[in-house]
Amino acid sequence: MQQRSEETQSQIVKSAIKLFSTHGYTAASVDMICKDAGISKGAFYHHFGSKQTLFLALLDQWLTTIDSSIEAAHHKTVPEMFLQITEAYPYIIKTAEEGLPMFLEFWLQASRDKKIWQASITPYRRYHKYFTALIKKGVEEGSFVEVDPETASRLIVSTAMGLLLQSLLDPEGANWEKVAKESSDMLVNSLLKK
Amino acid sequence: MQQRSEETQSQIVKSAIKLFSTHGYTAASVDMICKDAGISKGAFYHHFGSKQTLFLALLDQWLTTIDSSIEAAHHKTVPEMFLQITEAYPYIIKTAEEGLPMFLEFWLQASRDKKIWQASITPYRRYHKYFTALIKKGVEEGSFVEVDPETASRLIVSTAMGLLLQSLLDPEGANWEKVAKESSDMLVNSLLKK
DNA sequence: AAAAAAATACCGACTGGTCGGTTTGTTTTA
DNA sequence: TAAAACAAACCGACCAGTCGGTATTTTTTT
Repeated sequence: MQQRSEETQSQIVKSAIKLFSTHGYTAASVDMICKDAGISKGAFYHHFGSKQTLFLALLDQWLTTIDSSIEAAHHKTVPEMFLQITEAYPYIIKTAEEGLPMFLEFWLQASRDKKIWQASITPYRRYHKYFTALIKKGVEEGSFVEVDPETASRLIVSTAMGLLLQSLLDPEGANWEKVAKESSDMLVNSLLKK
Repeated sequence: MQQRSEETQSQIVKSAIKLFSTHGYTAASVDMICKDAGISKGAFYHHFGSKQTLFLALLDQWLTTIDSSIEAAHHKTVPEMFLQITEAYPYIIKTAEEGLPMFLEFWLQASRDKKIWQASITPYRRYHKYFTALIKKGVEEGSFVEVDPETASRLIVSTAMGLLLQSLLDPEGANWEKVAKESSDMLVNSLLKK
């Protein structure tokens, strides 16, 4: 019983990720997901209370992987970490291409729902705090020029979000990987002490 | 005949803007818009071929106002223009708060439609070109340091989009007007020749 | 200028279909 | 054999768009 149940659940998740990212959150219907997963609607609602619940589970899973990758870089120096992020650009851009639209859509749709909003804003604020602390540490270490860590954090996150969004709007409009690298060079150059 | 017709049409547009920005593109139904405008569904479809057509008309109208405001600043020097943009932040943020979600939602929903994609990507590319030219002019004038105008343009637009998006996701999370001002100061400082 | 004709603007019930979710009944598993 | 897992028919709300017909305005005719 447990064996089959887990198999079904992971099939639902797998199909959901696939269909949410290709069709978007709204356009990917529960029926569609069930059909793709090769199960019935009854099975779906046996495992997940609602479509929203399923998405929240996906969100949670996604956040966990981010957390663990952050955890893994915990012992490095601040400039090293920034360098590592820079090197991860191709992967980040590819991941964003697939995932960002569905998260954006979900956020927009749920921005009027207090509970959902909370679920998405809490990790966002957590990452912002983490990033701010990182920059503060860099300033204290003496590797960064004296900036307001709060503002610098917003600025860096903004740049990342904006680049990702632009690459989404117009994938063929530029060599986004190159632009991302050069942009972060410009940013880091104005941040790093020489 | 013309008098009444124009009146009806502008009522539809007025209600559409109101409901699209408060409820979002999908959630604002045609019935809803008709009811708010005080007209029938028949009248709606007499004036607009579809819900999408109506939105495209709104988009067009919006772009026209942007174009004319750009036109108005055509004789100023480059640093003056950046300063002016900085001063317009409160207005920009407020406008984005109301309009950006509905445009984002529409774009996400329709991004797989060639025709719609074209209608949104063309003005985007136009503005990018304009902005790039502006920076290039600034560099040639000697007021900016030697940067690649293409990259700098992407960077600036990214920052703006990212800030707008963040302020949308978490309006209470920061004093966004202040963050926007300080961020652009940081950016312009690293761009301006001293 | 008044009547007739034509064109335009408008109404609202209706259609066909979608979607998230429920219910009822069956199979599988422990 | 009882509980968990699943299947499939079903429900009600909703929604974009249609259509036959009516009201209003403009144009043409007399």
